[in-house]
Amino acid sequence: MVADPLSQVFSALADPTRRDIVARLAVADATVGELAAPYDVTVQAVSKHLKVLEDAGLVSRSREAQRRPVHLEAEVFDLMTKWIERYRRQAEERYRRLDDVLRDMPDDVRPDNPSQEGSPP
Amino acid sequence: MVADPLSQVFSALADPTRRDIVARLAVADATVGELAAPYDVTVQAVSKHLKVLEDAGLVSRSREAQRRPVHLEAEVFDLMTKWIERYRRQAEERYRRLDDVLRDMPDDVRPDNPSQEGSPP
DNA sequence: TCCTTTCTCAACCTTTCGGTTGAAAAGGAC
DNA sequence: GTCCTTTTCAACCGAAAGGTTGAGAAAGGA
Repeated sequence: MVADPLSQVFSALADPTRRDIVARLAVADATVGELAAPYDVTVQAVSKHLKVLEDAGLVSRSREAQRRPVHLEAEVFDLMTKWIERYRRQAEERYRRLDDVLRDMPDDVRPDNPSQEGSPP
Repeated sequence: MVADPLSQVFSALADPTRRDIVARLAVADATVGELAAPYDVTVQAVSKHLKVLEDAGLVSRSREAQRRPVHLEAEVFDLMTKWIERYRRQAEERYRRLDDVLRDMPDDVRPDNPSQEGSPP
């Protein structure tokens, strides 16, 4: 149960119900009961979902009499976006370099390009 | 096995081995054997991981004799970043509005603010 | 042709996940 | 105090995840 933070966040958001909970918490804080209402599952199941989100650092819970208002902690999103952007940029950089190489390459050594196959008549 | 695209991408990246595979594919395409080499698991296990990544649209596999070079498809990242940014922005917008309300509120109706408690002597 | 390499498929096993029910903890309200 | 509400904890269940081994498909080279 001591998974790395990135795995926790990704797997927390892999569940559609939990993503929906996050979406609703982006609009306003809510209690467990309020959050559970729209779904066709027990309050206990939603309480478990909230524990997963809390362990991932995506939400925090305070206290207000018996109620436990849930609050979205949006900062954790940065963890993911940083990871994603890093590899997206890296992959794009690769394409850029590949384009450069192909452009600078003399025709007689350039590998076949499907989009050029069937030379014009 | 017919999960929605967003769930598939998030859960594909919830596994550290699969994230590592994506990281390495951002540098260069690779065969299944090459990808499996650094890990302490069988090639079959890595082949399964690649199937998960492929089903999520994160990689594609071509053919080259017996080898099946794997290629990163970085466009799918946009799906996630769009989802994340939407709710991050929404949450930030909420804070902005809350700040406005508190600023425009007369002191005698403004709710207690912990950071203001213990009025200066 | 037979052999080797590379990879996937199939069956199985163990652990985790998302759900249930039932009981108990934590706070008001009366 | 006794209720009632809200939430969590504990035990259980079925399905899916991630791993294994063993067999088979696909392609090239001897």
